[in-house]
Amino acid sequence: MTLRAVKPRHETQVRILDAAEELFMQHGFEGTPMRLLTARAGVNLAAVNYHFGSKDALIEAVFRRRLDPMNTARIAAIDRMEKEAGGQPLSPEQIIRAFIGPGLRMIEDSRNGGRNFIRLLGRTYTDPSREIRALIGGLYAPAMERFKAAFERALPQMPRDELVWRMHFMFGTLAYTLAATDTVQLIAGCKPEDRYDARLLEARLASFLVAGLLAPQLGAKDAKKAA
Amino acid sequence: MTLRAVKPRHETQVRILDAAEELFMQHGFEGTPMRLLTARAGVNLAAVNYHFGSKDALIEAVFRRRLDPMNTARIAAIDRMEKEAGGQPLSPEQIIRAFIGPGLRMIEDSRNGGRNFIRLLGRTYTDPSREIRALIGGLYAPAMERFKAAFERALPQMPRDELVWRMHFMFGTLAYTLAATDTVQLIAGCKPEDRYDARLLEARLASFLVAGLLAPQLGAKDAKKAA
DNA sequence: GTCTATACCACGATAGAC
DNA sequence: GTCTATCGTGGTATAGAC
Repeated sequence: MTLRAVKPRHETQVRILDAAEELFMQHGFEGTPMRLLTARAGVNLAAVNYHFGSKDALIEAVFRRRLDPMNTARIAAIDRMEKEAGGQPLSPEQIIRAFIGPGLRMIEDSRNGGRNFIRLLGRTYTDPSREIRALIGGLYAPAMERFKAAFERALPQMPRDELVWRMHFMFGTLAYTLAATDTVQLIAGCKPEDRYDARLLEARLASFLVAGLLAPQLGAKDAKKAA
Repeated sequence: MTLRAVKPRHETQVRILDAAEELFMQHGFEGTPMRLLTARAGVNLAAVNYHFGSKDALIEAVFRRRLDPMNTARIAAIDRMEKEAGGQPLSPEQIIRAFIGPGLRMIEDSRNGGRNFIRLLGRTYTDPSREIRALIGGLYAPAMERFKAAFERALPQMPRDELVWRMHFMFGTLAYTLAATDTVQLIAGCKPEDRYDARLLEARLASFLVAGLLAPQLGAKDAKKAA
């Protein structure tokens, strides 16, 4: 898998990316044959190889197209907030909202892949293929570093290990929430009605994550109200 | 995909299930060739079809072997705790621990597939295939209903919608935490050292989830200490 | 430079002979 | 329970039309 950015220039490339995004979500990467993909895109079988080089390179292009702008928006959001705060550290809730906002709002942005891409993304964090996980990790790395620094400034008293675990939990909650939008109904017989309202979901999720981030730390169990 | 339980009787079946569990985790379902699987198990290529009927039925057997006992243990744990409490509702932390305990402890139980199965399971909640998600959902249903009832008793004042969302978030955090054990290092450059210590992980996760479950509800943002 | 038709070769699952 | 043939399908490569 090459790490070269592919900026779609031609209609054909865009059509291939759109079809890939949808089919990868529905059937997975391995489960999506190039023949079906190209038929759906209305292009010739050989077009993928011509424009992207290989199936793996196409997968990468699919993620780059959405994820790079998304993480750029995240970093821009937190940069702006810090500037407005004038040197004061941000609150955990502000940081969390700067992170989850761009992802959740894309759910409603059907022009940019919308819920479809978001679900694909949420699932791919735990893809079986090491290469694909590495790809996603690499695409996230700059934003992750930026947010980790922000959390460290906001919570200077929290041990580094603890913070890493809690970021891990928070990221997992977000990832699953995105991936599972309208999929498994694991909680028997329950389909929350407002699951497509991005603003409500953002508020619910932020509340949950802020509480988790600030939860009492190990060894301080009795101080439940102190956090 | 049939919904018939397959209880392994023969050495051959066990060897196939063991190999499948490992390879499904490493390469995914679609990405695991039957040839490789049977070679790894030391059995003939046709043995899978003979013993299980198809690849899909094998997948189901792989999950049933571990998940049915696991959810039975969960229900037993909460039944026992409620009995001990003598009619009093359990605390949220007790319920959460009864749920996450059996899963996390399996990480260290290498005789029962251990971390390997747990990671496979965590990833499969968001599998592309609708049939597979339905399978997992069905296997979880009894335990889910049981725990939802316990939460409702513990938190009678919480609106039903709110509870469903928070169970969803909690389940997601658990699922991702399990699936991502030693996978993506999304939080750049950070590898918590104690990630294989199930007891520590359980304590950390429980603390995070309890806080999230009890987080201030929407519309009550100012009452942050009141939950 | 962009697109198409088609060929290639490897590999998958399965079925039937043993 | 095993071996092997078969047939469908996978991704990719190429040659040539526009």
